Amino acid sequence: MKYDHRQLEKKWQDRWDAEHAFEAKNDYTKPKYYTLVEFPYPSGQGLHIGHPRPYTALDIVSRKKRMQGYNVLFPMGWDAFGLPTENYAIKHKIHPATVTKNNVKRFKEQLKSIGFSFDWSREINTTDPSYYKWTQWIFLQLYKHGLAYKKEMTVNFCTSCKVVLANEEVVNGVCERCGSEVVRKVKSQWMLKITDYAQRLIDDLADLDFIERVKTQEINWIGRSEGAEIVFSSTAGDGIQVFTTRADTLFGATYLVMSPEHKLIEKWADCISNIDEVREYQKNAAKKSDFERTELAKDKTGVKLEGVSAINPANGKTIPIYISDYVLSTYGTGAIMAVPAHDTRDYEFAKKFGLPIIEVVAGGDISEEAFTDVATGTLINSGFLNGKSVEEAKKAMIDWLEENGLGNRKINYKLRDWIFSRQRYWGEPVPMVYCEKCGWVPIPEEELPLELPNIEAYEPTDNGESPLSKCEDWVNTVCPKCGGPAKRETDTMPNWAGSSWYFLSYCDPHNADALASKEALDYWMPVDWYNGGMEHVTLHLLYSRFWAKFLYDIGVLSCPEPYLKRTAHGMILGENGEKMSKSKGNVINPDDIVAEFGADTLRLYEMFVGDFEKSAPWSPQSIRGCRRFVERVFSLTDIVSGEGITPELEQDFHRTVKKVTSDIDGMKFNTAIAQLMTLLNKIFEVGRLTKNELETYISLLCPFAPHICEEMWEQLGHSNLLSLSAWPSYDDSLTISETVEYVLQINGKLKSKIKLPAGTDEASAIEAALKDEKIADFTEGKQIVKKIFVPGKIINFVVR
RNA sequence: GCGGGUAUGGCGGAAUUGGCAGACGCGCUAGAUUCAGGUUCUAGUGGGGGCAACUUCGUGGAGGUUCAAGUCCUCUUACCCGCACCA
Repeated sequence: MKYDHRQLEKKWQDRWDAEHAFEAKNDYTKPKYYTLVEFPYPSGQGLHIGHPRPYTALDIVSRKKRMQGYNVLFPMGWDAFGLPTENYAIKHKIHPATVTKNNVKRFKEQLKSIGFSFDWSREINTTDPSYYKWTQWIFLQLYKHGLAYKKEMTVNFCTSCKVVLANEEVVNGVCERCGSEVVRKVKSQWMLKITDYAQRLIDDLADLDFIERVKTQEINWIGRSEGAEIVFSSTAGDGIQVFTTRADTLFGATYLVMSPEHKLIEKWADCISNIDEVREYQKNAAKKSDFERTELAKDKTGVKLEGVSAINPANGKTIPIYISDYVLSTYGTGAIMAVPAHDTRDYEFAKKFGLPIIEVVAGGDISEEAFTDVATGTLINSGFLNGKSVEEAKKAMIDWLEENGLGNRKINYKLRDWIFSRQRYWGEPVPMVYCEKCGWVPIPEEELPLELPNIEAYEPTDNGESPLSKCEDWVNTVCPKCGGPAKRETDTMPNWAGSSWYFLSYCDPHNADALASKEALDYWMPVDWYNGGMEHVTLHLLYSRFWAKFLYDIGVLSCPEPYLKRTAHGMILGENGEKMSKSKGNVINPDDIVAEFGADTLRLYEMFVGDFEKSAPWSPQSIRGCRRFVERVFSLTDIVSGEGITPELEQDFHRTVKKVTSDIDGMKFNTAIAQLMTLLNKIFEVGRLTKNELETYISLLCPFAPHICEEMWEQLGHSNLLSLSAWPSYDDSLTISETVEYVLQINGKLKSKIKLPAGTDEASAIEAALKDEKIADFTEGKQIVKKIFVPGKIINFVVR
């Protein structure tokens, strides 16, 4: 029979739709399995060839779990708010909502053409008011619990997108999206207090089944560090608080450095004799972006505060105070104690400004460089700390500081609060109004959703305000609290908002009274397996864990973590091994591949190409091999004969069922396919197989290449769907051979092989091995020093 | 600089976790089928040596542990990813 993938794949996709085959049942008595893939941003380019890789992988997992009897939730939706859509809309004068609708339509067709078993009845769209109603509702809860606040701050502003960016969205000093210059601007922003959750976001990783690199990246991003805050008194009166992780080196602190933005400087203006020079430095520092301050200005600069000095609390010595932009105002206390002998940055600064370098930890050569090794050093020149190790000295010093009221233990995090405002149109409106009398007032929950007004001009304004600010009808409102005139917040939420809780919406997507019913959430959550890209680990993954924890705290969710298991896929690279991009001309369109080879072949290829977690180059040659495999499978029907089992194949079948089953669970899709190919080769070698065996074979292959398997299932006389039939089982005892081939070695080198019955004991195995001709040749006249017997594997003779 | 990762034939990649290196696929070679191209089928395919049975070398590099190392230990090189003056 001819294999016509176009006709065949369409037929089964329609059939699955018509029968609602993959809709998750709200039958809360069945065992559930929730598989989740990151929902795409429906861009104008359409589906990328990389999208199907993770989707196919979790489709395989979902299909197998379904066949194993689980109630599977494998949903899909659209993360549709965002800048590219807005920019496209501005350029082509089409409303973003229309652009989104068109893009979604195309994406959906593309996804359907690949045969994913998504539950389309639960499709969601973050730009749908019935969806973002709950995004806004969560924001209001955060506000009511003191976790959303407004703050004047210097922010990163993209000169091209005309929008404030989160720190995470600035890459190498330029806008992550458009690559334009990023400058610093002072703006009043909504902030979310993710820092309150920093410790829990670290601690709770411990029990989760996340791949290790995801855990370490999150932990590093949160950046916990333990140390102490120490107060240095000053000649200006105010104490200067510094944060340090090396309290043990306090005796070696020979100066202080404050960030240029430090608040005490203005307060001390009268005492500082070179205040003009200081202000000049501050001005220059303010002009620099974070990028310039870090990347481009490695060379240390600074100004000494003349007329003010500090006292080292450990030894009472008077030490100078500097300002320098190598000290960040946003971390710790914005001031440091400088210990040039044991910190490379302080060392560099001290060398440049001719400041004293006092060694307090012996073990290095401080005439050459700072000695920073904490494992081997011993304290010297440090009074009561002398002779102690670094760890002992840290503890002793902090104890002493605490006893004398000079300092205390302190834990700092690199994680900053989440800047939640965007001055753009195509996002969720922030449901807050500003009243001159009452300040910021949340809009009543029953007024949600606060819909995005349908305006004509969504171009960004030149002054950095949101396009919504021009929409006066919408902006001017009444205060929900006092009824007086008030103005709506015109900033919208960042595109990370909608994706921070979408996995909850899938549990019960059509609920008008709650973001999802409690029963649905209790049943489906947490997500059992979530796969996504490594690029989302420090943003989306962290943000959504934060929101889930908050919702857990206020009783909406019953689980403190949203995802039990997190894995990450590798990219599909261009043929030349480089990242696919239009400019490099190495982009592959999935539509073309589906048209030429079929969805089954594309799915198999993307799974077979290599380790799922590693990136792999696209190969137009290799995909032919997968197509050949599909065609060979299809021709199996021609050699079906009889019932029961084919003895030559029995063991191979049991082994294959075992391996494919465990490989899917272990994300080793490539070796599962290899195993199915090996079995196929064996079947053709034998030349026949029974109907039952063919049914087993296509059941195993069904998650990978569902269309062709459904077709063959039908040809074998079944009227039901293979996708909803039972997963094959195997008998472990039948995967083990009756005879075992032993490798015979002399001095660790392969010399011969013999077959022995399984379970042969050591003595008889060695006896049999010694009778082997080649072994006899090699051992003749020599002394056997040692005999090594590894059951079922190897017999090795060490001879002299 | 810190953190994480990778390195195996011409190519993509396997290797039950210390036990036959190169499964499976691509490509290539030869033959068959075909008017021909493609397809399909059969055989072969890590390097060196040998007509051959066989032999020797071989998992980025250098050492080491072991009867046995792609796998463990020490050092080292290259590349990729993340963070980056975080005190």
